[in-house]
Amino acid sequence: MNVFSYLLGVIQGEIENLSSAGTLPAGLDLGAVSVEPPREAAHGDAACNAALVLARQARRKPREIADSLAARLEERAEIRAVEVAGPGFVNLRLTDDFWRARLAELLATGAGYGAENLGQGRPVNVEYVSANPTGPLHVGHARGAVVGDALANLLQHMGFAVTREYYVNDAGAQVDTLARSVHARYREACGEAIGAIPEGLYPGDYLVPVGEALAARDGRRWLDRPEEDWLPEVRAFAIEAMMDLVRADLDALGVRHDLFRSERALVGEGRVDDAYAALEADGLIYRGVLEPPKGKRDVDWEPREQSLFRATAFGDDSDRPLRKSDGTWTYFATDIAYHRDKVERGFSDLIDVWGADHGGYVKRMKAAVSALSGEGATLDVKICQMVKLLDGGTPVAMSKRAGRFVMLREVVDEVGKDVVRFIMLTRRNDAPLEFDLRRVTEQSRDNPVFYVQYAHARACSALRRGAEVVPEAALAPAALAGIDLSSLEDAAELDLIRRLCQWPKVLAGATLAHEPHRIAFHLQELAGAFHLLWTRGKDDPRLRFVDAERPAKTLARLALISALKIVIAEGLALFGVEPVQEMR
RNA sequence: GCGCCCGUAGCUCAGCCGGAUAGAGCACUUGAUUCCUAAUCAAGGGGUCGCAGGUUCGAGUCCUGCCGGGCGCGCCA
Repeated sequence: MNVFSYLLGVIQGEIENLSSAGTLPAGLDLGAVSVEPPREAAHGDAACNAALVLARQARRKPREIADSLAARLEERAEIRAVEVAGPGFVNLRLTDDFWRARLAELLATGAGYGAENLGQGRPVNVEYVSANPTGPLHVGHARGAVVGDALANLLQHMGFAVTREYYVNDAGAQVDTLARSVHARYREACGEAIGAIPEGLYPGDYLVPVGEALAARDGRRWLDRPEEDWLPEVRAFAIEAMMDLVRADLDALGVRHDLFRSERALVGEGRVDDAYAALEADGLIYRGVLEPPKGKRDVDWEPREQSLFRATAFGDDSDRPLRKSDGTWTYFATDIAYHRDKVERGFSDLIDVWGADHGGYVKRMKAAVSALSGEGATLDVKICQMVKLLDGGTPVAMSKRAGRFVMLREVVDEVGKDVVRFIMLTRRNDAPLEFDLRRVTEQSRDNPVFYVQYAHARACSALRRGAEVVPEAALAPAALAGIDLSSLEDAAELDLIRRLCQWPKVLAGATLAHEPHRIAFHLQELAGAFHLLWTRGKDDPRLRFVDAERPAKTLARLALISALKIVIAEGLALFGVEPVQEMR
């Protein structure tokens, strides 16, 4: 049960009762009424704003409405106390039995607790990573990869039919540069002295084995031939090799995609022409000349008449060109075709996860999706801000000019995929992220991965100890769901139960807002409440989880621990992180 | 010059669809270890929510204008 949804239903029912009784006018719009856990514990278990948001419609003072509502709610068995507070909040306190019943419910449900069919099988397309196939992934890519993957997991968990996609930009000038770079390494592998890698080509060592592999496959046949002869072959070979690298990197991070969509294939299949024709048919393409960007010095600018997409009709700041002067498509044109492809495959909910450097591209892509779907599809773009890599507080030098990026693989090898994944989700996607290689492996309170994992490990430890006192079969969550929980009466125990019961609300909120980081924060709160309780057991033996003298109480406490373990494990699973059983 | 994102405690950051006395960790001070992992926990001080207006019962949250930082601005992707 989502306690807050349940209470909202109860309150809506009581408001309707008040309307029927004539206390309130009929036909009130209850859309703005909400029930939430209050920030202040002193305000009870749940707070409702109904009286405040209905006051205007009902032409009544908030406190009057609140008093009427409170009088009705007091009659309900599961509600221990109702108070009207502040400007007209209705604060509810639920009975301990109510909370204990929710704990039993959690245990009976097990791993799926909080999973609600919000999506009703609605298809959602999540596109993430989509790094150019010109080299291995670096740490910046990791953030988008993890955010996209976790978001996809979350949506899937909540009943959406998710497809995970990677757009392979294998059609532009960059892959031609890649091909030339590989050709240089190929000549090197064939025994030619190539000296320094020429300016403008990719100098990375990772292309050496690609050149060697090409030489091994094709021998010397591409050596003394003009570029136009070898470029397509070498390019195809190189792209395949780069995508193998990328897939290996993603695999190391535990990130997977359902579909890799090739830009080159999209062009080859004529899908870009189709998209262009469709926009043209809707009168959204015209010949025109763009204004040069103001204030940006650009000596090469010359006015040029070209085909423009009327993006301004859909909220963009400028109309956008679709063809380069050499007649080939712009990146935007092929991306329009790709998004049209998604819509035609039945998706009307599109999510793209991009790096911060693409922020200026959001409006035009949203405009394009509106245009090509007849306003029927929506695009949500999650922009991931920079990852600032530190080592013990000092920045790790990452110079784009020198081509010195820290590779995703190096970081995963050093701290492990679970640490990378969790840390990447401890910030909102649109806030910059500090990633300190030293700190994230420390075993201390300020390392959130450790803190949450330690809570899980402690829970496992107590359950192992518990099995020495009571039969192991009795510790299965389904069995614990049926026991007497009435000995859970300490404030810290009930506080932990309440926080566990917020899980369905957290999941639903994170899903609808497309914000997986909320889960990371909730897991840290749960871990905190649990560590507190654990330490209280040091002072007060009655709160110890395992007590051989009192098997019944032990069972009740282990039920609480088992529920915590279920929720933490579930949250970590959504993040693609393995919960640890022990830390030694 | 224009667009997007950000600005909350000394530092790193939460803050849900506009709700009550703005929260957490770190750092600092003090305290807790026979006993389920003290790898933890408790207490204390610390704020003009960048600035100024506006909207309303109520603004960190919405609107406008400034200030500061990041990203980007036709034939790169």
